[in-house]
Amino acid sequence: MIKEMNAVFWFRRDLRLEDNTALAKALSGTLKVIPLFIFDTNILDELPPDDARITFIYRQLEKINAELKRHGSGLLIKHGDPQEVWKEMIQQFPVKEVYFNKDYEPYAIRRDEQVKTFLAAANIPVFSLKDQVVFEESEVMKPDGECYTVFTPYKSRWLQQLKTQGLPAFQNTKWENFEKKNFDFPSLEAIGFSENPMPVKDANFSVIGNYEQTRNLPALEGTSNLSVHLRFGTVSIRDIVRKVYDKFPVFLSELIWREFFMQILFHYPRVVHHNFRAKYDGIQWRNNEKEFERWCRGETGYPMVDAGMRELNETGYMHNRVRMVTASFLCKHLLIDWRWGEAYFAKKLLDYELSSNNGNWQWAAGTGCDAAPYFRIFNPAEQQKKFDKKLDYVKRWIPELNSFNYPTPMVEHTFARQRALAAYQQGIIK
DNA sequence: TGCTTGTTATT
DNA sequence: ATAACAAGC
Repeated sequence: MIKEMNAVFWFRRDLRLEDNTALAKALSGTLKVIPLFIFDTNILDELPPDDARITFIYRQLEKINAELKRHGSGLLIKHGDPQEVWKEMIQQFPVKEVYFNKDYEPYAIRRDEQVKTFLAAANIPVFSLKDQVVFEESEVMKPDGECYTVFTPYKSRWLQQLKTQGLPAFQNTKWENFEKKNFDFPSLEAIGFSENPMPVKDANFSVIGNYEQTRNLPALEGTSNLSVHLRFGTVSIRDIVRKVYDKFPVFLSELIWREFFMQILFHYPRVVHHNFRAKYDGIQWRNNEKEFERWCRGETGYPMVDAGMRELNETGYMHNRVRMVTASFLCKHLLIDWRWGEAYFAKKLLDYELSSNNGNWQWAAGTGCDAAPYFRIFNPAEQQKKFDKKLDYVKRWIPELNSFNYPTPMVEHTFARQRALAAYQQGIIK
């Protein structure tokens, strides 16, 4: 009897069954497809056991498994180092082909290279495809062949290419081509985590009609909450771009920022640990730990900063306008290394994405590509006047705002501003 | 997606 | 007196 051969589709940060490039490709062949997810211990070992993002991933995998079961199939969950898991995989199943969507972060690139090398040695072809972005790697380049480091010309080129190349059609799921097998679905505890009930907000498209007017007002539900869904691939970027393409240019622009920072990280992986512009390497950060803790807890005495940090601590979200204000405050007012702030956001944000987090922190610090100039120092009180005039947002997160318990500002604005200007000027390497 | 300061135009 | 604007940090 001839043994039925399998293709394996490896889910990573593309946790959906519809319009999923590599999955659709796997299902379009003649092999029966086993869908696989690996809880990667290299990533998990760094996280606290109640990390809310793991709960979100777990719940999403349950949904995918339920959907697969309705079609007589099931999701295979593994837990361990991906290299070891793939050794197991090819022993347990007659794997003939492997499919996954590309991931562009430094760790993921290394991991995927190792897996590819291992599978190649076993004569198993690997298909790794673009799915996470509209344009990847070196698809949007300057006419001279260099990578764009300024957003506006990058965006023009990106738009021009979208116009000429278009988007691939929606990819439907061929359910009948999944392997008709059920697998044990481990509990969250079995992979070393516990439930964190912090809810992930649903994507909200109703806002994009007024996005330009309302996106900067943190008191409103004026943003789309898409970031977390784009992070884990619970929505398709192509689907979103199709929806907003000719109607909502400001919203589309935000999606292009995402790809801008992704290609920066891809071409300049050193930005993970270093200033994009080395001329800022001489800045003497004060790095006062007590002050850092006050910032983390939202006890700086500046309502806009404190409200943002408390929103982050309590919900795993922070409104984008407020991210800019809190980041600027840490770097400029407190002169604390942007890497400290970046690490704190990475730990707390449900939508944490290395490229965007790093790019935007370097933007705020003034050390990045196309960054805010170092002398642009947000005035937290002015930002509040502009974007939360009625104090709705700050009151929501700071119940003691008008009581004696609320601290006075930990540093006076004009003094901090002068100190920051001096530190940056001194630190610039000419 | 700043802030300050100085200059000029306008009332 | 003040708004509007340019320039430099």
